[in-house]
Amino acid sequence: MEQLTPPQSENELIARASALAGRTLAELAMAHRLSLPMDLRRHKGWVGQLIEHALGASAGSRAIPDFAELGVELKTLPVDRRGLPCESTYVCTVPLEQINETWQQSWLRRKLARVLWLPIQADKEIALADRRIGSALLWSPSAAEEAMLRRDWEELTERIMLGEIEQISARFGEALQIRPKAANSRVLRHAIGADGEAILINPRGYYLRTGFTANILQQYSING
DNA sequence: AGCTGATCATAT
DNA sequence: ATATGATCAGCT
Repeated sequence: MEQLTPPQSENELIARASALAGRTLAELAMAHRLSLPMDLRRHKGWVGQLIEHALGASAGSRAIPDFAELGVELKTLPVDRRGLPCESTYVCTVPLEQINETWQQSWLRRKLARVLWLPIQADKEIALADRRIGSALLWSPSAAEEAMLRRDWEELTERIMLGEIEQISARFGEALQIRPKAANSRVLRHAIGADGEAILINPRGYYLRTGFTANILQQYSING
């Protein structure tokens, strides 16, 4: 079941993703001749890359959507035995220097405009090989969800432009949070300091809180 | 048990 | 270098 060509429509993408429901990661890895790591400690992105391969995503690590022709982003969502997300979801890096973009133009909004969510069992008691893929759902933010994201983004962006990035911890934000996103804490990047001067800090990323993604899954399970 | 800050691998 | 894919692991 090698699938190398990108899906040509959302329906085709959904059909491919739906066909993965209930399958184990070992089955999928074997079908695509990929080796299964012992665990994810040194292979944190392995599940996401396996699914990209299985669905025919073509973006690689370029800064374009996973399914560029469709404008759809793929996100695997690790879930626990209750079906709730175990982890926050990385969205994009946080611009730290002069930010000229509005919410409408923002990288964050564009990234989240259309997302294929694919829940995957992530309970530590289930061996990686035996973890099963759940039911995919194709999502765009509701008006309420977008309003929440926008409030967080605008408040966080304003603080960054005021030179307060060093005071922004992961506790800020209702739907979003800003956390470090780098190879390690020694990686530095220019940002705006308290007096408008250039400072060096660890690169940051925008993440969706687990409560926000849990609500996405819940809405779809209620409404079919 | 959940959250925050830190980290790991690969592609371009 | 910096984007992609995320999960780890210590602290509360």
